Amino acid sequence: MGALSTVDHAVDLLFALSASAEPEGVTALSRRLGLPKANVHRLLATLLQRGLVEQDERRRYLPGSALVALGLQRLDRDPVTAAARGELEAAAAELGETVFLAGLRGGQLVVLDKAEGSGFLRAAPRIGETVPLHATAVGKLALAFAPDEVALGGAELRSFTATTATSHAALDAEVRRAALRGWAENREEWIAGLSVVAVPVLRAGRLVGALALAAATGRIESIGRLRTATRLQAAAKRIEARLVTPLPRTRSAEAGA
Amino acid sequence: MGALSTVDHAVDLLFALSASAEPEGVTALSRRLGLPKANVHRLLATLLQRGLVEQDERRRYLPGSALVALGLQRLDRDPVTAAARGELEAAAAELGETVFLAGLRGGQLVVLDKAEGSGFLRAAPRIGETVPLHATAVGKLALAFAPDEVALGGAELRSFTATTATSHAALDAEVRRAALRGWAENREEWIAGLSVVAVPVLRAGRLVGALALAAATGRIESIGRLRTATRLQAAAKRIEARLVTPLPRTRSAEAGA
DNA sequence: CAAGTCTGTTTCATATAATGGAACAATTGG
DNA sequence: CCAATTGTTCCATTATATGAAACAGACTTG
Repeated sequence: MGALSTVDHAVDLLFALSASAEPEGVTALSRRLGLPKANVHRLLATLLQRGLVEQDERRRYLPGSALVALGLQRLDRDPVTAAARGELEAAAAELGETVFLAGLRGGQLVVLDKAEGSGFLRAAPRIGETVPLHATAVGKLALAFAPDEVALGGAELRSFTATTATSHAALDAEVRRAALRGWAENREEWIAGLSVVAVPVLRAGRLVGALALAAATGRIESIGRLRTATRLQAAAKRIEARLVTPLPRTRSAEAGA
Repeated sequence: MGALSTVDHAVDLLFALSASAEPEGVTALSRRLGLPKANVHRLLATLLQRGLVEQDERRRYLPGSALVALGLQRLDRDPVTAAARGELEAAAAELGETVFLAGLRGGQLVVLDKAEGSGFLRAAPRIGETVPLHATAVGKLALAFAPDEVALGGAELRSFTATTATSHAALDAEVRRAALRGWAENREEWIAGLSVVAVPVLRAGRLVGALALAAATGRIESIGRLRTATRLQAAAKRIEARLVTPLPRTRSAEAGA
């Protein structure tokens, strides 16, 4: 469809550079993306001028610091993230374990913000990281409360651990349970040893985020899953209260199709 | 000059969206950038596919969450951050208070990394947070050692506390003092109760970061500002030694702005 | 120390691919 | 309800990105 290929290639370069652990040269990138060297070089030169990529002393290219500015700017203007920030820290401090906020961005579930726990062994999600829908607590909430915004597709459910739900029937049962009781859990379904309890953050009945506590299974059990869920729900309530001032009035009638 | 105009325009859009406080429509953006509507629309559609921009419920455009992922990824591989990490922790452990690293990213001063102190009352900056230039110790260092990389503008100096420098004359005096003695301080000028001592991290004579200790005013006084500065300078020296890298030479004339 | 093989960079003819005016459709607002 | 926006699509035109090949540094290898 109508996508500007030049821009597309530039974006490919940004992601390629960001994905690779080390600075990469023009030749390597051109091979990886299947583009002519000259082309890659000009794209990089353009991005270089704008600070989206940089060069190291060996003239190899790496992601630019302008990306940091753009990314962090973006983080700060997210209304849900802003409203949740204080609650994340309060809950993490009180429970001593990592609490994070996830949300749907572009059909994918991404980590929006986090407040890490204090333990030596603690979950340390990466902000911006995308997490699987079918093997996480927040994913089940997304499937339960915003099924039309996510693209699970009829695809096969990849098995990460022994407890991953690999059949759609099993997953559906989990999702229904989450919808019923208002919170979801993940018992080492994605990463061995890691358990999560998550609650939804709603605005006008729509899911705008999910608040989750992630910790070693033993730690969560000693806190208590229900107690964790209750504590998170209180935080979610306060976040929701802070979100009720949104959108400059919409007059659109909800009536009819 | 050999810059791909299509990519350039796409980058313009990203910065324009990031700069404006609210989501913007195609028409507004086309006016601001002086590009035809159709063109802006296609550029946005391309960026939308890749998650670099998003649309709100009114179809207006805003920066996309993929920028967060790219930006955060970039933060982690920052050479200055990598070189400083160990020193941050060593200094924080030795002095018992929070030590953090700040740097200029896209004309703004942002927190790159931190090692928190052990006290019950301790500074806990957020990584990625941007801090004001005129009311912080690290900001004064930026103004003193990299005046052309920061955009203070002739703007008014917002007053945060009773001791904030609100006149350019007063600020200039502070900046000159910092340049002379090689370290800067902040005496509750930004946040009541919080004092900071900061030293520059230089590479090839250019400021690449600032190392700062942040603590309650009483704590800093009992450690001693000069002693703190001396300790931080030792750390900065070691960081600088780890950064000995010639800057890449550019053959073509460089266009500013 | 020199030849060879990698890099990154520049050139230039060519045709593709982005352009932008204008028509269209879907909103919003009065 | 109509008018004035907005976002989106269409399409001819040519400006623009393309990519093969030549060039120039840097680094390794014999």
